Amino acid sequence: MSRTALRGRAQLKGRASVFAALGDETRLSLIGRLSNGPPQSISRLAEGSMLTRQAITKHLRVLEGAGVVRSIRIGRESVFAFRPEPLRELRSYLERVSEQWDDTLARLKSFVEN
Amino acid sequence: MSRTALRGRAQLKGRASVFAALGDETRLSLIGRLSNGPPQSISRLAEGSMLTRQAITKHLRVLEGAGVVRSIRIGRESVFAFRPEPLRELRSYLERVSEQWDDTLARLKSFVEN
DNA sequence: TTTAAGCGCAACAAAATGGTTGCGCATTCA
DNA sequence: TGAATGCGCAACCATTTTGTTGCGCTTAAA
Repeated sequence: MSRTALRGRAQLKGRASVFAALGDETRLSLIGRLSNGPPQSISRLAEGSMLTRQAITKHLRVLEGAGVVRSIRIGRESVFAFRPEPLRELRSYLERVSEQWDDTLARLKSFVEN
Repeated sequence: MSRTALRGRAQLKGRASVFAALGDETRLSLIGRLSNGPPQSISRLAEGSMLTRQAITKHLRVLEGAGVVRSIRIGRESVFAFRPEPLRELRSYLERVSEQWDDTLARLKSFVEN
């Protein structure tokens, strides 16, 4: 396989993992909180969440694995902060797909008309 | 629960389902093809895909469930076409999150500085 | 120096996901 | 009409995901 094809596959994989990370209500609302407020500890994020602390921890690790958040240990607390880069990449990807679709639509239209 | 809260939950759910639909390499490449080329049948989409036709069918149904594609039956073929709306919604959502984060960052900064 | 808070690890269970195979029905083509 | 194409349905299997509980370790607080 060519070098660019390999890179393409890797990008595809990473992108899919970010999409997958956002494909869950619990994680989406965690993102909502972390992109809004300051970095927060696991216990803090688990408060008022129905789920146990452990469940929240797992979700946070998924988000971290996709690069959407990062964590640092401060004393006995694990503090999570939002990371905007992956979401920016997704946005630009979605933009490219939309543009592609517009072009395709135009082509199809002219094909039908002629 | 308030009316706007209910609507908010429903939106969250729908959005999560779209993200989840895109959170898979196979489905991402299907989207790539459908947003690029013309509507295509299942067999066509399954060609050169490693996976069986049935597997591709399942993926297409997931995409359809999230509203990212739609299908119509033409004779003995099931033809799938791209639908841009849900991805547009995601893009605007990601945009809002980014803006929110910019604001939050500014607030945090001024908090630290004072 | 006890006590309590915050986590991580491990084991476990249930449900969802991703994939296969076999089969039968409808539609098209020769 | 008979053969072949395109699908859908159902059963089934392996793996991953989502969540829980129990326990022990470290760090902070009284």
